[in-house]
Amino acid sequence: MTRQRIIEKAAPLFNQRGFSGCSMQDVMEATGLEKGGLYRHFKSKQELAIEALRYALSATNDAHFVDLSTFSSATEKMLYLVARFIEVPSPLPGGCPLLNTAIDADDSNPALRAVAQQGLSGWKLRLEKIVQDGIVSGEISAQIEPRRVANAFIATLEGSLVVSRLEGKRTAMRDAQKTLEIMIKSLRSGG
Amino acid sequence: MTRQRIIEKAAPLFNQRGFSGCSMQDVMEATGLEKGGLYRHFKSKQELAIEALRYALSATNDAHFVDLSTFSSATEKMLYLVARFIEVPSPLPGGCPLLNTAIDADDSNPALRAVAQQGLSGWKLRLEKIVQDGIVSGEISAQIEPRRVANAFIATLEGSLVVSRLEGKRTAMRDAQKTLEIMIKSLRSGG
Amino acid sequence: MTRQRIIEKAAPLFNQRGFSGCSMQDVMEATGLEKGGLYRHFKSKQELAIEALRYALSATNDAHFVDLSTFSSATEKMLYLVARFIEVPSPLPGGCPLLNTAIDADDSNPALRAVAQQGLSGWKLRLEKIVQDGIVSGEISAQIEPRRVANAFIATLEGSLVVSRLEGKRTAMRDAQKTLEIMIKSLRSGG
Amino acid sequence: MTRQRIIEKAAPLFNQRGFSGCSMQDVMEATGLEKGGLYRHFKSKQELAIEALRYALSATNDAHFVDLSTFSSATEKMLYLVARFIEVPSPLPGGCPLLNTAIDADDSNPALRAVAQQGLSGWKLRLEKIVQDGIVSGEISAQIEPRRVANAFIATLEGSLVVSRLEGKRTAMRDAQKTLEIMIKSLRSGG
DNA sequence: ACCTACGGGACGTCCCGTTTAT
DNA sequence: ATAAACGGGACGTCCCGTAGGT
Repeated sequence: MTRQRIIEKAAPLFNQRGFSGCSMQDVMEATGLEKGGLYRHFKSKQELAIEALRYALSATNDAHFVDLSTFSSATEKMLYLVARFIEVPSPLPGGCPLLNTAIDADDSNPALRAVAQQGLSGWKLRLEKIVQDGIVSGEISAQIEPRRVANAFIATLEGSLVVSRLEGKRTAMRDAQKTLEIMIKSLRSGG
Repeated sequence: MTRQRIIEKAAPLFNQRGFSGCSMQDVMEATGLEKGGLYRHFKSKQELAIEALRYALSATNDAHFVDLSTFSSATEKMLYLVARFIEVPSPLPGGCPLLNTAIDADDSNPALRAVAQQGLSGWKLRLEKIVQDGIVSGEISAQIEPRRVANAFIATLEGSLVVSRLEGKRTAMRDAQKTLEIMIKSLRSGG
Repeated sequence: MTRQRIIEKAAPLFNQRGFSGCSMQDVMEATGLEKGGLYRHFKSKQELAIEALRYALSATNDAHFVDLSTFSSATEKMLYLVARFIEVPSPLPGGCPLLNTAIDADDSNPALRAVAQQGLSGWKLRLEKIVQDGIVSGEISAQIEPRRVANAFIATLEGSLVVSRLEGKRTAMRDAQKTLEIMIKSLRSGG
Repeated sequence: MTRQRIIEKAAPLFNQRGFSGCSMQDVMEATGLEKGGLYRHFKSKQELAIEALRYALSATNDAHFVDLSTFSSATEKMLYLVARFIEVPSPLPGGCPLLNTAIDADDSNPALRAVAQQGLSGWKLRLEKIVQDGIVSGEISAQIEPRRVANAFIATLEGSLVVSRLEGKRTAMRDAQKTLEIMIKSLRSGG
């Protein structure tokens, strides 16, 4: 279907250049369609951008959250998630769409923001669930607050992306990985 | 001097809306000057944006790095820095200019990027120095790599900004603070 | 059509303020369009000014040259033309566009000048024709040179406009009318 | 005196290009002075333009109104004035300053307008005086209104300037001359 | 689905009249 | 009297997002 093809071509552009930095002209060139062809499928640039973000979010989610059922331990799941996040390259150019949208659509464009919020919320809930399950199983100390761990986990990962991006090298990501590994291991009861 | 006045008025605008999201028309309205008055002082929008970023960077630096000489201990210095970063509100609207520029000027605008890189580099060097001094004084375990700590420190802080911004609440920042406090205390020799 | 609407709004402005005295900004305000909207229809201010002059010329022509076929006599036609010129107010603010352009676009702007020249030429030819017809019919003395009469006729009328404008009252126009009436009557064979 | 030199250089420029069409830059180049040098003598462009117009007016007056005392007859004086007006080239480039200012400073610039009004008024009064003297001496019919004659005289002359300027040839001026000659001769009592 | 027309508006250059410092 | 700085603002190009016609 053409609509889907447009979304797939537009997603990396919006992700790399931001909403106002990516023009419909850019999308035209990427898809080979004309203005009219685009507006046939999306009533506005905004609508296209939202669909593109949704697509980008689910694509990166698919890349990071693979089947974790092979791991029985909560901390092993978390260690695996960190490793994947750090090692698996972003499936779409421009890096984490959550991060990009958080900054790009700060005040303007609340619709885009809402989609990103939803994506973040989903990610966080999954993490909290893992920690919570670890507590229930006795693997993780009951003192630990799942929300705090999830927040710190995501913050460290996303922040390392920011630093790496600015520096143009992956050192900060590897340092974040190592730090998170220590943090995760320290969650273990009596750890 | 008019030039400085323009920079001070433009800095929050660029910080909030990004380079392409902030028009010279916006700056005109904020300063009360006309096109001619603006372009007399800056040869291009780019040049103004760079000066505005430099100003924003030094303003936030001033807000975060106050005199640390009252603290004799490295970890106490770090705890204080975290607290300030979390508690002191950004001196200019739009939040951390480092973060904003890292995302906004990702590929395009290498000149802006370079200024932000420099800012990040300065911040990191100061942190590494503190850790290094702690190692030398015996306060911090010699196993610790100053670079890794600095990277994780900054990543967690910046990442918590991203999450907080997207969520519209400060929970993630406070969680990051608590997590960093634990991390910092764990640096202590035999800690 | 937008193009025509722009011309009609711009014509009085250019006629009143002259080419360099009327800015595109003025036209923007008068039409409610923005730069882009204007320059879509006219490739330059010059082109718009020319169309506006053409429009102004034909509007004033329509006002002055009404159907003369009800008059069988040449001198009656001329008397009627004088009366209309003096009595009928200019259809567009700023007065006679021929006069305005002759002075405004003296050296600069030969393109505008050319349009005005053409307008003058048309006017003069019509007058010469009337005089010539009067000679052929025997109403007007064969000694009379149509060109001289036409020139004097137009000169007196336009000159009275200049004087009236400077004085801010219509006395000079009425005096010109009376003088031309005497002149016209004196053209009659044996008059 | 420098001031006078500036006026003499500026007068032809303002006369040719109009107030807004002649820039201080143009005056700088014509005088060889710098901006500051100009503003030392005139507090504004407006003030300079007024002085330049005054100078232009008196220069053209000098050229047209020479000593008429050698003529004893009113109509001969008038014929001589017409001849001079038509034949003597304008002492300053750009033609009749009265005409130029009447159109150029129509609504804007009332100060300039006032100076031109004064110039016109002086010219008209002199003509009316001549006609009036002719009536008193019995040369001119008592029926004649001096004001009407003066107005028609000036209108025809100025109007012929307009036509000539637009056409780029002097035919209209010569035709106006001939027509005025006939008109003047017809003023004679019993003429 | 293409193509063209539409109006919006940012950008940056240029030059203007004026002021100030020297 | 010079020279530089100042702020104002017109101009025209370019490209944007959108709407219709074909």
